[in-house]
Formats: sequence, C-alpha cells, structure tokens
Amino acid sequence: MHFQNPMMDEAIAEQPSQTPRNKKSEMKNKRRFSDEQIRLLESVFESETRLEPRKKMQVARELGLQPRQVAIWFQNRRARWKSKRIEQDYNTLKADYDNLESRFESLKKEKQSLILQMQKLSELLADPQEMNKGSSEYVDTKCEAEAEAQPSRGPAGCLGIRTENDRDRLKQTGQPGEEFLMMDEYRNEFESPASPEKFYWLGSFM
DNA sequence: GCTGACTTGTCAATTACCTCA
DNA sequence: GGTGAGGTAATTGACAAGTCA
Repeated sequence: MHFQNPMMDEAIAEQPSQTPRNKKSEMKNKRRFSDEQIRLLESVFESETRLEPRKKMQVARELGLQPRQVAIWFQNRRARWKSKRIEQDYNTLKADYDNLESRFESLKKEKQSLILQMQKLSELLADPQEMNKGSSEYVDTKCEAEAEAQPSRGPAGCLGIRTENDRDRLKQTGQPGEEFLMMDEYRNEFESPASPEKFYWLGSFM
C-alpha cells in the first residue's frame, strides 16, 4: 500500500467516511479524496493558489486531512494548472500564427498579381508600335505635368521612361515593373513572416 | 555584521496506485 | 479476467529564503 508511514495511516483513519465514486471501489478507495473534499479544495484554490500555514491547517481540519496532504494537493494542483496554462498559451500562439500565415499567403498572391500587372504595363509601354497607337502621348503629357508640379522628383518619377535608352534598359531587366517602382526594397519583406518587426508591419494591413 | 547549520516551503520529476475502457 | 492508458496522491532531491546560535 502507499500510505506506509504511521502518519499517513493515521491520516486515513482520521478521514470522515469518504463518498466513493462507485460501489466497486468502496473498499479499496483509500487514496482518492472524496468529491466533497475536492470541491472545497478547488474553491480554496480558486481564491488562492498558495496556502498560508494557518489557512492550510484550517482547510485540513475542515476536510479531516493532514496539513501535509493539503499541501501536496495544492502542489500537484499548481503543477496541473501550470501545464494547462502552457497548453492554452500554445493554442493561442498557434492560432495567431496560423492567422498571420494565411494573411501572409494572401499578400504574397496579391504581390504576384501586382507584379504581373506591372510587367504587362511595362511591355505595353516598351513596345514602340503600341506606344504610337496613342497612349504614349498621354503618358508623356502627364509626365510633363507631374514634373512641373513636383520639380524635385523630376520627370524620372513618372515611370522613368523618357528616351530610347530607357526603353532598352527596360528590355534588359527581368522585371521592369519592379525596377521602376523600386520594389526591391519591399521584396524581402514578403519572403518570411518570422521577425517581430515584420509581424508589426503586416499588422498594419489588418 | 558575518557565517554555517538547520528548518521550511516550493518545484520538477518520478513513483505507486486506482479507475476505466 | 487481464491489460494498458490516464489521472492523481505521494515521494524524492534540489534549491532558496528565513532563523538562530
């Protein structure tokens, strides 16, 4: 049996008739505390997870247990409470992570679609025949107007296409749209959601 | 005031036992 | 009826803080 030492046997002997959980265990159930004892212990634990010596004595007296048993019960209860809390924290963090991950994936798709759009637009602008169909006139006029409005930016701020050299340069680059809109500085931001700074940055989209 | 022995309480890990499917 | 898994009371060993001579 488990309660080898006299103190423990005494403790058992002192216990009031505990209400066994079923008839089967009526004779053998010497270890588990009764439902009533557990109920009181739980209610005390709810208000204080640690017992002062005086309170421990009082609870032990009320329940007909040894103070040592009450102390051990609180010790085990704190351990269970802690592991449960860790599990809850884990679930919360996982939910947050999953949420961010899906957000990250949708932003990645959005980014790809925007890059595609820019490529198409750049190809359109880079093709002289297409340009001659009328759209170039509009673009150049618009660029002039913007250059006047924001002299510091200059005409380069308007997609950067002003000369034939610009168009050649455009053809040589893999992703012309990114070059003109300086996407490079953002590109790596989307590669990994791992750093806290990036979490914060992504959070601004929420 | 400093120090070492002792006590007390806590925690993590583990054991021993019970209950139930 | 035997068995394994899960739950829980209790033990063990390490550590920290308090007390006292």
